[in-house]
Amino acid sequence: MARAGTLSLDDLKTQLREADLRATAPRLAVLRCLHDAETPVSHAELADKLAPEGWDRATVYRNLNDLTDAGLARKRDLGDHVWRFELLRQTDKHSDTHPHFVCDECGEVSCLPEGSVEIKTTRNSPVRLKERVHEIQLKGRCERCN
Amino acid sequence: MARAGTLSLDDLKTQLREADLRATAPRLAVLRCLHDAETPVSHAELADKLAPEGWDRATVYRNLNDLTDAGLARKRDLGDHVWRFELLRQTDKHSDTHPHFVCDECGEVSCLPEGSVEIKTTRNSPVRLKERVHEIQLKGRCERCN
DNA sequence: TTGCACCTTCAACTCATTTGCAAATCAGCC
DNA sequence: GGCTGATTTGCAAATGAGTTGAAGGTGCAA
Ligand SMILES: [Zn+2]
Ligand SMILES: [Zn+2]
Ligand SMILES: [Zn+2]
Ligand SMILES: [Zn+2]
Repeated sequence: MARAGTLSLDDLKTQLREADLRATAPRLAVLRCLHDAETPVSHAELADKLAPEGWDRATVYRNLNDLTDAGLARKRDLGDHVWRFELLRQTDKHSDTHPHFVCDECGEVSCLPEGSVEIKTTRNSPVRLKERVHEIQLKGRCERCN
Repeated sequence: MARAGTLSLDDLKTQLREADLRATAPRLAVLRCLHDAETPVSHAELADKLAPEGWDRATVYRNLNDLTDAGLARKRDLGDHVWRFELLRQTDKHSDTHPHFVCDECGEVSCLPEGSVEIKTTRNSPVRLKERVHEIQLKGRCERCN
């Protein structure tokens, strides 16, 4: 969830090639943005950020999906009906399921520390719910809007 | 979250009028479906169910939004990029924040018992997170798909 | 019963995302 | 370093969920 250290251009290229993706300029730009992001990013945000550099929306979109298909990123809807993409960091690949929080009011998204939400086993809960949950999303008011 | 006892047509009409909505035939049909549903229902599901009875998609949609605006139902995205509507039952109006679970695989939605998820206060979590959370959504594999 | 504000319908519209395709670009190979 | 085939890009056009406008219909309070 925290930003990884800055990666060199070659690091990014390597990351793509290892995922069997060609290291093209727009692809690198998208990957870099995801690396720089602290929280999941929407397509619109990324496209707006990259448009000035001359990259097409459709290209950005395709690349986000390509990265997702290749297992480098995740695409999800955090409960606000917006697709957001988040890089799967090396260290997270097998364990990271940190919860996300979205503000009802301003839409701000934040990544919560792993372990800040606990699935409890109660008399009425489905069997082994805890082991079956892969993703946790919370909605409410952020500190600022509260 | 469990289905309420069957309501008579008059009960439904009363419910609408108390919310300052006219008791029209399509509106009653939509309200009845929401009453009958065990879990949140998508617009598409409702429209498909009501189309054979002759109701227009736009009418169903507007009614779902009307019911939501009037405070009788809630509209949300459970993390699967689908709008779903759930009736706000009398008894739930002030307290109900039961979590929802969506299966990644088959899309099945279920309502979980209140209290099956606990927001914990950890060193790193935002202040008073627990009090600020209004909605909890989980995703994973349902018992059947697991 | 009447009047009118609220509703329904249908088609047309919006806007995010996806797709088709020719031209551009990449990666491997002389 | 150039050559070549497979991928990828950019643009424009298609798609599809969701929304809206307008005209006629209906619930309901008086
Ligand atoms: Zn906020
Ligand atoms: Zn995150
Ligand atoms: Zn399932
Ligand atoms: Zn529910």
